[in-house]
Amino acid sequence: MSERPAPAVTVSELPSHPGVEVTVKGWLYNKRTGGKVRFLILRDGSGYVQCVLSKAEVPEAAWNAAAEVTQESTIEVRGVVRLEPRAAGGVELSVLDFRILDACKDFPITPKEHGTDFLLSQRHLWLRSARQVAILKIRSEVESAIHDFFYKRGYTRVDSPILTPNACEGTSNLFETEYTEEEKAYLSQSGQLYLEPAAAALGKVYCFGPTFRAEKSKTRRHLREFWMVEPEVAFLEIEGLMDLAEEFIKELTVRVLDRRAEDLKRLERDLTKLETVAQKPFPRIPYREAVEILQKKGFPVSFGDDFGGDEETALAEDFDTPVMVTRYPVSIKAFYMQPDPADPEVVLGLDMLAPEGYGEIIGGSQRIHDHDLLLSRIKQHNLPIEAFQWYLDVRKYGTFPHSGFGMGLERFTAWMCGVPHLRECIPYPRMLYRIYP
RNA sequence: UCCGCAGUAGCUCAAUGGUAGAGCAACCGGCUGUUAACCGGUAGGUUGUAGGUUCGAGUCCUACCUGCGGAGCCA
Repeated sequence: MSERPAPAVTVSELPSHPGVEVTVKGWLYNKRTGGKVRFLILRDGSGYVQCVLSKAEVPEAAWNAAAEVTQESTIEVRGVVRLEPRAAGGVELSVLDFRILDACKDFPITPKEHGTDFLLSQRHLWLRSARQVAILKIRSEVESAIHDFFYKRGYTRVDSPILTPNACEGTSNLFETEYTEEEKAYLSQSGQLYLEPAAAALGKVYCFGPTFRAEKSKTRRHLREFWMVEPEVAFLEIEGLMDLAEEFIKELTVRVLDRRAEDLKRLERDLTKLETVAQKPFPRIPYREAVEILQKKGFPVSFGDDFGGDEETALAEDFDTPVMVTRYPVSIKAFYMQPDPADPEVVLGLDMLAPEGYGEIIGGSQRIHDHDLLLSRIKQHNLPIEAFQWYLDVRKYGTFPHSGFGMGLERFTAWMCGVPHLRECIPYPRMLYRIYP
C-alpha cells in the first residue's frame, strides 16, 4: 500500500465521508472483473461496499491482485468515497490502491444455492453470509431490547443456575451430567423456580440465559439448547401478566423495526406485518372458547385436549397480531399454576401464539401461592417433596401472589426475521444428532 | 421413539435397467459500469456402506449408516 495516510473506517461509516480518502479492511464477498474495470465487493461485518478499480488509475500490482483475489480473502482497500446510485447501498469506493492481506483458497460456501445439511456442517463459515449476518444482528438487537425493557421498569436481573439437582417441572427429559462421584446434576430447562424466591427478595426480577431440553424433537420449532427470558413479578396477577406480555412483545417489535429495518429488508421481511403488531391490541381467548373455535374449524378437540402445531396455527390465522390463549385445563398444565377461583378446572395461565404460523412464543402463568395447595399438587404429580422444600418455603415465609412468563428468544427472532427454522436464529444451533461445529 | 422423503463432481442437481452429465466454485483466456455479471476453454467421479437379482445396476431388492420434513413434548 502507499505511504499516504488515509483514515481507517468501517463500511457503515462510509456514507458520512463523501469525497474523503479512506482505508477499509475486510473480506472479499464477491467480484466482477472486466478488461478495464474491476468490481470488488468488500464486507467487514458492518456492511458491504463495492470497490471500483479502473486500470488506468491503480498501480499495476493492485490491478493484478484484483484479478487474482478469491472469495473471502482478507483485503485492504484505499480509495475515495463516492455517492453512486449505480452501486447497491448508494456508496462506493473509487480505488486508489488495493492489496490482499491473506489469500483465501476454496471457500466452501459459494454465492449459489446450498443444502441445509452442508450449510449446518459449515456453520462457522455460513455465519459470514449476508442473510446470517442480518439474522444475528436482529437477534442481538432483541437481546438488548429485552434488557432495556426490564431495566427501564425497575427489574433486577437475577441469573438462575444452569446446573440443577433435579427436574424443575418433572416432565421433560433433562441433560444429565456428573456433579460429584456420588451425585448427578442436570442442565436447567427453566429458571422460573429459582426466580420465585428472588421475587420475594427483589420484587421484580428476570433471568435470561441458555436453556436445555433433551427431548428428541425434530421440528423447525425446536432446539436442544435455546435462550429464554423469564420475568417473575411479586403481586402481579394474571390480568397484569397478560398486559406485561403484550407490552413486552410490542416494545421489542418496535425496537427491531426502528433500528434493524435494513436487516429486515435484506431478509425480505414484510415490514407491514410487524408494524400492525405494534398498533393493535392482542386478542385474549379463553381456552374454552378456543376449543369452540377449533371445533367450528373441524378439529376433533374437546375440553382437556392440548393443542398441537396445527391447532395453534388455526387459532392464530384469524389474527394479524399475536393472540393469547388463556385459562387452560388444570390437567394439561404444570403443577405450579394457580387454579382460577371462578372456574377451578382451569389455571390462570397464558400461551401467546405468534401470527404467520410461528407458534408459541410465550408461556406463562400466575403461580400457586398457597402452601398447602402447592404441596398437594406436588404430591399429585408424584414429585419428590424433599427436592421442592425450598420452593415450598416461598409460600411458607410471607407468601404473595406472583406471576411470570418465559419467552423463547429464537422463536421471537425467527418471527421477526420471517425465517421458517429456528436453527438460523442462534449462532451455533444444537439439534438432535447435530452438535458440530 | 414413530411416520414419510432423500443420499451421484467441492456445492446444487440431471441421467427409460444399456458409454455418468450440466450449472456454480477452482484453473486458463476474453470483455470500459458490473449487480448471484457475462462469453470461450481446462480439470474434476469407488453414484452413502455391505450384500443380492441381472448378460448388464446410479436406476430393482434387503439390511445398515447419514441427513431432511413431520408427530409427540415444549419456548
